[in-house]
Amino acid sequence: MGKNYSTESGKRMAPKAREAMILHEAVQYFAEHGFEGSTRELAKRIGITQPLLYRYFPNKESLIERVYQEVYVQRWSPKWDGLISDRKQPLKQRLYKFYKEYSDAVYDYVWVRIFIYSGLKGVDINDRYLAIISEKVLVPICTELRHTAKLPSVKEIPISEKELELAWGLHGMFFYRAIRHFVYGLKMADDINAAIEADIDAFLDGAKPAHKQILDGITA
Amino acid sequence: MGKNYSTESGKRMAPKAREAMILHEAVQYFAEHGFEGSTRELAKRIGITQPLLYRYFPNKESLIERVYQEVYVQRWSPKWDGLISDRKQPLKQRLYKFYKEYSDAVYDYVWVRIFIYSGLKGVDINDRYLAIISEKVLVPICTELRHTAKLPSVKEIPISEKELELAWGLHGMFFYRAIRHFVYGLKMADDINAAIEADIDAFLDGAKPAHKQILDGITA
DNA sequence: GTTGTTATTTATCGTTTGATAATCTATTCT
DNA sequence: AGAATAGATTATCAAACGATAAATAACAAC
Repeated sequence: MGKNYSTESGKRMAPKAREAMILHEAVQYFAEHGFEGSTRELAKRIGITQPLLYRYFPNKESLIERVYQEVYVQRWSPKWDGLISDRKQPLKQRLYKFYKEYSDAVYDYVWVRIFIYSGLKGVDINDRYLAIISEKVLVPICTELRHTAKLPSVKEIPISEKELELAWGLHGMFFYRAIRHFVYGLKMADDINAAIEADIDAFLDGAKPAHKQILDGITA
Repeated sequence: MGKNYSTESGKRMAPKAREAMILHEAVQYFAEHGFEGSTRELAKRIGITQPLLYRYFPNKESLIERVYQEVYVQRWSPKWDGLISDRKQPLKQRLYKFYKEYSDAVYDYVWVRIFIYSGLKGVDINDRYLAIISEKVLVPICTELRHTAKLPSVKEIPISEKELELAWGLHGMFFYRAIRHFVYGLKMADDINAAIEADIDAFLDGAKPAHKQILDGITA
């Protein structure tokens, strides 16, 4: 009794702990080097021999599959679900809150790079993720913009492509900041929260006229 | 006399033509598969044998280097240089014109993907390119925003990090559209020019209050 | 302390990779 | 037509790759 397995890299470890260790390092490694990185270099980084990987994962592809799950799972937190649509407080405050909390999960080296690597590779998991963004962020934003501006509801007039494009604009400001930093190595803004608020301020002020113009184009 | 080299893939070709052909296909191929793509598959795509590549390029790395040059060179057109700063017409019109012309060069499968692949890889050419963006786009935008809003000039008060961040926001709206399309395969807006104008409209309307707030924060 | 179990390593396989050498063949020049 | 030049292919190398099998060694149970 009394398993006292160390977590040192070389030593013998409990299977669960070892698997977790491999997975954790694989996430980091593939985020750095992409999925073409070799299993040998990964093993070296973990501090084990390369064949040991194959005791815990049947092949490289399934390890990568697990990396996807590890990185994508709960990248969207359910607690954000109704946040943008909750009209108890002004839209600006809701967007502040959402994007600040979202940035905690998404302004992350591993996430940004693996999300992009998998996009370039054409992995289908991205479709699902982007569908979530559309459904839980962009559509609510468009819906609330209509409401705030006292324009026809989305039930009366469905959200147009141009309105969605407008919302993608805010999301682009937000996410491109992460790309600049984690892909191109540019310095991240000193005060991230202030930068996010500035994004939202600019977006909300700018969206009003733009939004009106878009809907005029539709109803005309 | 009378060289009549065909451009068919299998046949014998003039060195210059063959080199151009290889380079052109290499650009497409690496844009699709990344720089880890194999030389054999590339050769197959061109319709030649793999060793022939090494008659025209000493090794894979130098071929990739040429691909960079091919893709990056004149991606920035000198005719855009003074465009944003030319106060003969309203700023909005200048930004329309610049970003529309810029989109012709940059909303491009090859550019977007190779730009991102090279970013992930950490190639230094990106630093140079992003420095151009900063110098020729972001700084002029910040400068003109000051002028339009009748705020202190950039000579009196240097451009702050927050102002640059604001301008990056517009650029992010613009470029993230390309990423959505060429990396994640989402549909591009039907009317691209209209979408770009909407970006700029929203930005300029939104920038005024945001900009003022930023400068208040500095001068206070 | 001995034995059984299994985490880990060593050794190795077959394939793919970038790259080179030798051979072939299309074109040009005399 | 025949020789010379050079574009292109065939054959092949050494290293790196993903993956497997056999041997080792650490731990638990008795």
